[in-house]
Amino acid sequence: MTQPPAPAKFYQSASFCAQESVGYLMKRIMMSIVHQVDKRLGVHGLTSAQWGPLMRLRTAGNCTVADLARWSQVDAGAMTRLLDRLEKKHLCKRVRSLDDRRVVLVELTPEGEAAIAEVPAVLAEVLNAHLAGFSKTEWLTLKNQLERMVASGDALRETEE
Amino acid sequence: MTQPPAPAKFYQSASFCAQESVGYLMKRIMMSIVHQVDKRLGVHGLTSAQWGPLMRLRTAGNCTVADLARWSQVDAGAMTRLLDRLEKKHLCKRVRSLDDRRVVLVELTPEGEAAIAEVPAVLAEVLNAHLAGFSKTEWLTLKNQLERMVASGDALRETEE
DNA sequence: AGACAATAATTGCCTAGTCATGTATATTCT
DNA sequence: AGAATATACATGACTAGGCAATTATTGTCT
Repeated sequence: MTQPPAPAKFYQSASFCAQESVGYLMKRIMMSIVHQVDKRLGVHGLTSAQWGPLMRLRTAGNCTVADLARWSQVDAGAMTRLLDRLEKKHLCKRVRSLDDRRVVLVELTPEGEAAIAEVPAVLAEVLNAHLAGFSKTEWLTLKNQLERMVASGDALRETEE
Repeated sequence: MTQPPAPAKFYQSASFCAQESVGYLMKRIMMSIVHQVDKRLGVHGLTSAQWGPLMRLRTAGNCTVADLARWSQVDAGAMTRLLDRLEKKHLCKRVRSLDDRRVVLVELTPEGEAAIAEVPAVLAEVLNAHLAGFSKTEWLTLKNQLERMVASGDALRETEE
């Protein structure tokens, strides 16, 4: 592309009011979604941090720790400890790779499969509830705008070091 | 009002793909915003969890712990510990109330005032950067849609107990 | 006044995240 | 082959959050 889009000037330091910012609104929405999902998945012994890696294992087959960490956008150390907790609950299992003895392959156990069975339905239900009253057009607009914000954030990150 | 709006059906369990959901997009945006703000405020010794209560103290004057916790949408216990850390850095000070000896009033120190001086400018800058390329209409649309999602979440929460 | 309930803050135990460091294994370079 | 380098995972020290007691104080009810 040519040059980065001109920076918008929607917010200014002098008049800044945190509660009216899109950041504050998104934070509240995320907290609400996480709360609702946790409430529904808690009976299956899963937290909002845990179903992600398990779902990844289900759709992608056995993964490495680094793979799961990257996919969950989380530190490798955090993933190690998360897997400790999941393994303690017998939802997954770690197996040292034979090809490369540094890597650990994580695989889903039958209990793990059972635990995540309802995850997609719960996520769909909670998201739909938060989009109550949206038309399809509005939903598509929202997704498009969010995607653009993600891209702007990525661009910002690239100009970093 | 009459009845709750009919639940939208944008997401379905069978075809659910986490990475395409508005939840995933918002999570990424929030992570990006927090990362950028932390990067800019880190030099002042502030994290994204800490500037909120300090800003509240600045605009609202001395507050109680419960007040700060409610305002930050956080557990009272978490706020106690956060204040421990802020107090250790001499950014605020706790004073037992004389009217009601159960409550603790938190007040900003001069160092605290200094530390948050740049917060509004940083927040405005980072938010604007994430809204690069948005027209004013788009921004207003986004805010409106987010506000409706917050309201839907609140409604969901009320049907809880 | 005295028992009982409500409230404010704190604390303990847990999950969860970051960053820096450590340790074993692989890869690369000369 | 042997040394330097890179990679994969784990660990330690920290911030941060939730939930469930605990403690001190205040309010209420009879």
